[in-house]
Amino acid sequence: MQHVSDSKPKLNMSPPAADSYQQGSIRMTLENTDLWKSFDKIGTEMIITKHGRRMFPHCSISVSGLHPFANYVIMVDMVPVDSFKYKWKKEQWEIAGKAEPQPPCRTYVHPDSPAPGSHWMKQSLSFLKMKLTNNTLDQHGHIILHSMHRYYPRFHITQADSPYTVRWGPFQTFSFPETVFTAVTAYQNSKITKLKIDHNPFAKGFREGGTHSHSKRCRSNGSPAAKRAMLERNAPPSSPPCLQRMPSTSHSEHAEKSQASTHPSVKGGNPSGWALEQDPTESLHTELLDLHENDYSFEEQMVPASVPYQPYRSVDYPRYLLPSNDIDVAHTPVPPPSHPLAIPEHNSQQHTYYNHPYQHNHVADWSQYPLFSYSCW
DNA sequence: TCCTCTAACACTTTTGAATCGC
DNA sequence: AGCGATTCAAAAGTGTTAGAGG
Repeated sequence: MQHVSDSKPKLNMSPPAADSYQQGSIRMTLENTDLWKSFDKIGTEMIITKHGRRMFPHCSISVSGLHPFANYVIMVDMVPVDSFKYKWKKEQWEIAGKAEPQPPCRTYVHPDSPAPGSHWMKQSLSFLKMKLTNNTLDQHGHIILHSMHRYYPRFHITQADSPYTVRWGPFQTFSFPETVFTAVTAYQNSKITKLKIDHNPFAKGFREGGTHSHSKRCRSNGSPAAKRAMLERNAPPSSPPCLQRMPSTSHSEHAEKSQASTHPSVKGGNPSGWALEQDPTESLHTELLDLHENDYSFEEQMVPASVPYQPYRSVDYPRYLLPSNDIDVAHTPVPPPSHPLAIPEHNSQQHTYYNHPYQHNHVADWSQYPLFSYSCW
């Protein structure tokens, strides 16, 4: 748990009046960044199944800068990284054509929502129970994704006394470059399999390798990816799971590479294109050690939004606002672009905006990803 | 032939009810 | 009676695999 409240701008240190917690004071930090980065280096893959599969690594965040006594709702949705469909060919991801039409966009609301800011800030928030599915008819509220497409989770915080009052509230949105993943129905990259088995306790039943069922079912005509994974697991023990702080490139490099990732040429194991190009045969451990020199504090990535977050003013900000032109445009946060991670102007992954498409000028951008077509908690 | 998806599998971890002792 | 600790079975979740289907 990383508390960052000390480092936030010391604005309005007067008593907790209405505007004490104002613009840009909300800060979100991704937990398990080391793990995320180690997966991102290879090219994170997330299994999606008909009945829903949890993410691994799972989304876990910490938040600071909230008003302790105001209620907030925190939620996450998945956003396509680009408009391509991918395929795994010859040990690397390649573009396989245009993306399929977006499935129904769903939002996972953190089960603690709504809760006061003090609750959200006292410990990290886990979205462990969020599940991903490829079943467009899913009735369980899982996040629906297309396989072989790339997505990233997007976190939203808004003041609301109940999940039902969220719709018209001001949002702050956060995303993290290292959380981009490719949705798959079966693992393609054996490095991902190995990394997951090293970190995921549920996979221990398979890592032993010598179980009766495995020895019975091990056959030479399995899928290529499966055979690769099996060979690697039976190989001599490699480097231990790398749990030290993972290195990464600077944030500006991340931003540059996120731009590059939108280009249709994808080479190397990481479909996000953010990682440095490296020999795919090089061991993961080596890759991590090589990059450790560029270690940095992730907090530095979080740049306060350029647009003010609407402060805690329950009277001034009645809920259930109807679409109207009365909104003060000068104080109305702008909507995010369709792909926030590709923003080149500044390195912030934080956005502030109103969820209602009528309240800003970029209806097309935002309405592409409705936040509340479905919620679960 | 290749690629993608699904269900079944064996195993571990988590969860929650039941029991026990203080 | 109430509380906390322990035990144990069921449920949940995992990656791998074979086979079906496009």
